[in-house]
Amino acid sequence: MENLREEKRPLNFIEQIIEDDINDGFSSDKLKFRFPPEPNGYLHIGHAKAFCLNFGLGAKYNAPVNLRFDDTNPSKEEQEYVDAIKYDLSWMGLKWAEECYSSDYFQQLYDWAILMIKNGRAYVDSQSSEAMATQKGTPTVPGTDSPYRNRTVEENLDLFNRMKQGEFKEGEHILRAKIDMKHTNMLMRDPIMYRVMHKSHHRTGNDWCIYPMYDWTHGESDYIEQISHSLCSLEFKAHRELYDWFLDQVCDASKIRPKQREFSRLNLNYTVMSKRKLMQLVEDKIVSGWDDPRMPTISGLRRRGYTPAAIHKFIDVAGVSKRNQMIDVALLESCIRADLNKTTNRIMAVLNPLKLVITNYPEGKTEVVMAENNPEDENAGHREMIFSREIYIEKDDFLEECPNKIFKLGIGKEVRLKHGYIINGVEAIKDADGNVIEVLCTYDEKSKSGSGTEESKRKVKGTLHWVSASHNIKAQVNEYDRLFSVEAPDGEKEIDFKSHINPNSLSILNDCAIELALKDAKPQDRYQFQRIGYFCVDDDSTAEHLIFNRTATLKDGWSKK
RNA sequence: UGUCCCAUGGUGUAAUGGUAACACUCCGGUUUUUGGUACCGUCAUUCAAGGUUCGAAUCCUUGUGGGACAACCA
Repeated sequence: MENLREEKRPLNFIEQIIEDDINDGFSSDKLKFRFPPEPNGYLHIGHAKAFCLNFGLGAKYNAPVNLRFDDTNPSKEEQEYVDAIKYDLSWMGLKWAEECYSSDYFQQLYDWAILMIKNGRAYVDSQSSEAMATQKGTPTVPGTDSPYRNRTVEENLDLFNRMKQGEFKEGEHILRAKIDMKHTNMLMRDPIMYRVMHKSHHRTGNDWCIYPMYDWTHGESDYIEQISHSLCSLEFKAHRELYDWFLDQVCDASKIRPKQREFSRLNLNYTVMSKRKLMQLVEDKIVSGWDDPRMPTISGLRRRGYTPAAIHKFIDVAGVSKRNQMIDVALLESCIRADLNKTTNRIMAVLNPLKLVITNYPEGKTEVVMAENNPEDENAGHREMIFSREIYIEKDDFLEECPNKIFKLGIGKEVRLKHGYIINGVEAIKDADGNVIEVLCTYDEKSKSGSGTEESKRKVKGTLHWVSASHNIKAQVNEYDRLFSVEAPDGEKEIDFKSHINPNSLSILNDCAIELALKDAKPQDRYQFQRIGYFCVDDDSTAEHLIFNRTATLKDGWSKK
C-alpha cells in the first residue's frame, strides 16, 4: 500500500544504468559520485545540470559525493575560482563528502607513470608539437609512429626523471602512453600523459614542473577516490575508451572500478554557455563581471534574484538524456516565477512616477491603510501604508483618453488604488511639450478598500499600485532583459556571438519611488513589486542608495496584444 | 571520406513490445482589489522506407538529418 502512495517517477537513463548495476549485484552501499569542476571559471547553469545530477544521485541512493577540483593545468586555474565554486555549491545547498583535488594525486600518478614506463606502456617523445600533430593523422587517416616510440625503458626513465627535475624547457619532451597510432579513435593514438610546465600551481606551488593531462588524471582520480559512476558530458564519449585503457593499467580487481557514462550538456537559448565566451564578456566589459545579473552563471543568477530552489526545479524539469538540449529560457523563468510567487512579499513600487493629486482629499491629511503581504501565504501578514492627498502612480498607468477595456486611469475613467480608494481622473496637467506631468483626480471617500461599504465593493476596471508622494523612498531599479537578441548567439561559427548582444539588456531607472516598508531591505532580499515583477536587492545596495534588480517580470497577457 | 552518439508537438522530457503522455510556450475562456496567481480549454508529436511481430515510438536493416572526434585544454 505504501508503494502506491509514492510518486511514480520515471528513471532517467543514468538512474537506469545504476539500477541495472545494482540488479546485477553491485552493492548499493558502494555507490559514490563526484562533481569535478576545473577551477578556471565560474559555475554556470550548464554546470548545474552536472552537479544537480551527481548530488541528486547521492541523495537518492544515500551515497557520498566528492567535490573534486580538476586542477592539472596551472596556466588557467586559480584559487579565486576554487573559492567561487565552493561558495556557489554551498549556496545551492549541496554538501560534498570530501573536498578533493586532482593535484593531491600528483605523486601517485607519477608513480603509476613510472610503472607504465617500466611495463613498456609509456615513452618519452621529443618532437615538436607540430611534428606530433602531423603524425597523429586525421579521423580518416591513420597516424604514424614517432621516431622516439621505441626508446629503451632506461632511456625513458632517465628522460622522464629529468623532465621532473626541471632540466628541460616546456615543449622539449613529453610522456606519451604507448597504445596504437593507427587506432580509429584518435584519442588512442599515443595520447600525452605529461607535459613540462614551469608554472606555479595554486596548491602545489613549485613542487612540480610536469603536469598530467586530463585523460591520464581523471579516471585514475576516480579510481583513487573509488567513485562508482563517473558522469560527464557527451563530448567525453570518445574518451571513455582511453579512460578504460588507463584504468586497465592500474586497476586492482578487488577495488571498485569506476564507470564513465555520458549525458548531454544543457544549453539555454538567448545566451551562451561556454566558459571561454563568458570570460570574454567579462574581459571585454560587456557585463560587469561573472556575477552580472544577465550572466547564466550561478553567481549571476543569484545576483539576479534566482533562488536555489528554482534552479533545482529547473534542472529537474529539464531532465537528463543524450540528446543535445536547447532549452527555452522561458522554462527557467517559469521556475523562478513559481517559486517567488509563493514566497515573496508584495510591495508597491512606482518605477516611473507620475504625480497624482486628489483634489477632494483634505490637504495635510494622511491615513494608514492595511496591505496584505502575500495573497499566496496567509501567514505572511499585513503591513501599513500611508495614503495621502498627493501620490505617485506609474506614468504608464495614465491614458488621457482611456477606453474602458484598458485597465488604466483616464480623464473621466475610474480606477481603484490598491488597498486605497476608487478615483476618477479629472484633468491632465502638461508641460510645454505636451507631456503629462501631473494628474488631478477626485476620490470616492466611501470606497475605501476593506471598509465593507457598497462603494468599496464596486467593480472597477483597473487597479493601480501607488505610493504616497511624501512617504516613500527613492531607489534605483535595474531592469534586466536577456543578454542576446537571438536564440542561438553562437549558432554560426563565422559570426561573432558578441554581435548579437541585446543593446537593451539593461535599463537603469534612477527615480523610482518605493514603499517605506522596504527602507531596511538588505542585499538578496526578494519582493514582488505588485503588477510589475519580481525584484531583489542588489549586492551593492546600501541604506542610502537602494538598488533593486529585476529578476523577472510578471507574466503579462495584455502587452503582447 | 572513417569511427561513435542522437532522432517523440514550437521547446524539453516520459511511455522499459500492448490506448503516445506530462511540463513549458502559444492561443482562448472562468475567477480575481496584481492585465499576477488559480482553474478550464484549444492547437500540436513518434525523421523516412522496408522488415520482425497478433501488436513497434520501442527490436532489425537501409537511408536522411543533427552532433562529437585531428589542444603539450578540461
